[in-house]
Amino acid sequence: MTSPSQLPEAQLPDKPTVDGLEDRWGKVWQEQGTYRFDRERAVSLPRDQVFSIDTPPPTASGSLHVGHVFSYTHTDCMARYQRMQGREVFYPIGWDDNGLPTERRVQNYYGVRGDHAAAYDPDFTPPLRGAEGKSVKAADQVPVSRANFIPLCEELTIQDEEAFESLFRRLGFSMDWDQSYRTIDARSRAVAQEAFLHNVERGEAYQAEAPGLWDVTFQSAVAQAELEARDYPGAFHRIAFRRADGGTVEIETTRPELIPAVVALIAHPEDERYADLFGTTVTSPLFGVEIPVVAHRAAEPDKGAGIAMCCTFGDLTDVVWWRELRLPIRAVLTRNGRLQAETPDWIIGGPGERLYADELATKTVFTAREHVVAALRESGDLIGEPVKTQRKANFFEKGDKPLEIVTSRQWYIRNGGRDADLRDALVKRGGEIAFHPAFMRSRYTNWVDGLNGDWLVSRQRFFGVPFPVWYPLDADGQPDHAHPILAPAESLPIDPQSDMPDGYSAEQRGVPGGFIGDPDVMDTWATSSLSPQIAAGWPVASDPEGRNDAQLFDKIFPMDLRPQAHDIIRTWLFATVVRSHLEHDTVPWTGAGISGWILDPDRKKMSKSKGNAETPDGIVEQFGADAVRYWAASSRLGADTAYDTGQMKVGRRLAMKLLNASKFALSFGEVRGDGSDLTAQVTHSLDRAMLAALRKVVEDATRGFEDWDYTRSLELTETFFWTFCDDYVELVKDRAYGGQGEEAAASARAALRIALAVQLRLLAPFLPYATEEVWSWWQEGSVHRAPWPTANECGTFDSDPDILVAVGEALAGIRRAKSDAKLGMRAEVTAMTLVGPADRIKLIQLAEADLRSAGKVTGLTYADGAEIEVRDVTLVPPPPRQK
RNA sequence: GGACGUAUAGCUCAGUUGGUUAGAGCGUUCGCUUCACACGCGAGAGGUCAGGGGUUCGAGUCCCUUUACGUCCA
Repeated sequence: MTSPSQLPEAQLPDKPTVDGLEDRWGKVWQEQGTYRFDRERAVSLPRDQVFSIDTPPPTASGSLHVGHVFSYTHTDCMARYQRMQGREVFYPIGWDDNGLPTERRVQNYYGVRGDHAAAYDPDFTPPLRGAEGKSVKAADQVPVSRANFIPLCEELTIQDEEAFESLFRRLGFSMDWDQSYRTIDARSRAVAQEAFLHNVERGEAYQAEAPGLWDVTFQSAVAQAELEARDYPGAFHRIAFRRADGGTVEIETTRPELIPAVVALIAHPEDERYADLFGTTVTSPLFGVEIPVVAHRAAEPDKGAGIAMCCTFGDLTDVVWWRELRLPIRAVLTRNGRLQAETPDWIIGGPGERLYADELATKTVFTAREHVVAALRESGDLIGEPVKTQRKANFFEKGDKPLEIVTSRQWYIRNGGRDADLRDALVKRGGEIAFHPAFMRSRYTNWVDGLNGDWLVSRQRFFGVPFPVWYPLDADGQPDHAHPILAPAESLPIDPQSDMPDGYSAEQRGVPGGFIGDPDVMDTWATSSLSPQIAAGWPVASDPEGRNDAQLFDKIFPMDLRPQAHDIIRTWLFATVVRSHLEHDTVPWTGAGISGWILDPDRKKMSKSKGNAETPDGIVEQFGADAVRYWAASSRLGADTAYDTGQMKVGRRLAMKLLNASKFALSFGEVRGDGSDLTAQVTHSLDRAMLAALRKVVEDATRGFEDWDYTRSLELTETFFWTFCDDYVELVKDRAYGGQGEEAAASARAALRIALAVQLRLLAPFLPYATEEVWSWWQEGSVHRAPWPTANECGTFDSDPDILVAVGEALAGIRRAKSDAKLGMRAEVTAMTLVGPADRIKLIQLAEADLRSAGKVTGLTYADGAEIEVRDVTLVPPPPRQK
């Protein structure tokens, strides 16, 4: 920093404005690499002098949500503070571009749909480009091969990510853009695949053929973490099964279409109504299939008839019964949500054979239900009419049809859902992370404790990281899943659909005795749970982009801060803890800063799908980046916050005030020296009192940041700043102009500069643009690289901050008198009595000349009293102003 | 049903280990072209701290309980 003594006259604009600062300073920061991460410095510093942040990579598919602006601002404020504290800040950003959101956006943007059955077309051009806004109906989407689909995903994500980067830069987020990554890039794929191979080798990843939740729209398996229970309309149908003795037993079901899949009737073991039926068999209506009646404690006696039909599979309870009672599988539902085309074996030859073949085969669940109900009505097995009801059904969080349960082969990673020891270990890991706010830890613990299965990581989708696995084909061309062929780590990333396993030739793909690639891709969290490893240089065998950096990884991992919102604690945060625990036997980060949600004015969560989300571009345009940041930074971690443009206006006003007040404080003429030279010139009691008060603000604001309570820092600084403007600056104005002689003027000018330089740095994390603008008027370099202010910069005077408080009270009394008289502040006070306790009066007298000039007081007497009070005021209205 | 959180001025929120008369901003009312700022300045009005009980010399704050709302999990 160049000494201000060489730049005595600040370069001040005529009419400062906050508009346009984003363009000007954004460019400078980019050109000068203001926020560049210095890798060499980081590895040479002790660990506590490095601050590393694992920003969860956002999905760039679609327009950015204000919620992102919100939590990213929180992170940025903390990053900026750490940087000013001299710590080397590792603050990368990535894009989570693989996965369903991108696929869906590509479908709508280009009017295509990925189809495993479609053939590759080398000359393919998509039917649309940029069908923004409206979604293209599934029926109008052109089916294309995976090989044609993926390049469109690549193309569009890159385009989207550029738009996002521009917005993030505009908001002043101080990431190092040179550290950016994409979860679909070669390094990310290699990291995801290698970590997965390690999981397989250690037995933490396995495949299993099991009934699982399935989305028929997306045609993919769905994990527990992606479930959402929603109300769904249905109807109870009372249906008669025939007993062996010729009588009937009636059950109630919302899914009569699954009667062909019934495997048992189940009642509670203590339900006396059915005690005599346990151990007997009944036959199903329409189909005449003989099934057992069995007891299980999960049957609910007060629900419906108290006896339920168990089908394979209608819901998760069916799966429990099927597993625990060792019932057979009679599946009729297929992966596309329709009943299977072939008539099932157990129905062939029975009374329902024709019904199935003619009315149910290939029908959707909905149609099949209508046909079954019609048949039941005709046969007399439907008792009464169906009764409408609302039931809770499991949905894929991104889907709009209830999930079905189908049996499929999937990959899983152990997450404690089936292993108490692992679960306990992961709960313990949660205890090693400092959650901010701390109560957010219970979300983590609750989730881990409530897991009921391992993490399903395979998805039957397109745009994702493939499993680095092939399977040998036997003589019949059937894959041998028990003996997967794992890709060598040195070869990653690979795509088993186009790459070949060692020892096989291309011609052997898909033929008996040959091999086949695993067709699935990983769950997007299977990659994004590795963001610390991807970003921080975790060395992988193949090092596809040359971004291995073992030295750096050792230095900054576990990282210091994981910022995110509370809704993804159970998913993203937990998945990341799982991977780090399994791979490194440690937590991925030592701190988690959990932001709340943005609520709309009706206190509902803002989301794009509900159509109530504001676009960040619009609000930045309207209020300015500093103003939007101010709104976000006014909310504490963990607090859900209303979207409030009022608060943005306040932020804009603060930024504006900062420009104007700074211009004024710097405008009083020459100031000599800097640092301690400057402090030495501060001789006046009032100036010393102001700096003593500021000293306390510095201490408290610093503590706020150290406690992750940036909001408190902002509030303290802001409050001081307004007092500084309204009282202090008003009081010293005349003196700074020279009204009380040169030494008194120098004291005020020096104090103003010191206070300004300190306050600008205190505000820099929140208002990066306005503070940088002002800093540039008389300082060199960026305020964002200037050291965080220390208490001692405010001088070490033995001065009473109460002087400013007491004089402020006296000034307020004078103002009140003028206001009560409905006069302007220019009115002269020809006589007044200042009443107060002797010790307060004494303090005020130390700055009496300043009080007189600020209050235009020409006649002043003192009197003793309990409170500071202005009495017996004689006012002279100001003369009309001469132009 | 379980877990967590929230409840303070018309609105949005502070309120630290319990300690004078509960604060701020917005909004509102009144006034002011004051040589940085009208995107401004000054002043005022506005509160049964959700209800009830308890601990204490003293409770917005600690304990119990009820209610309402939110989120997550069953």
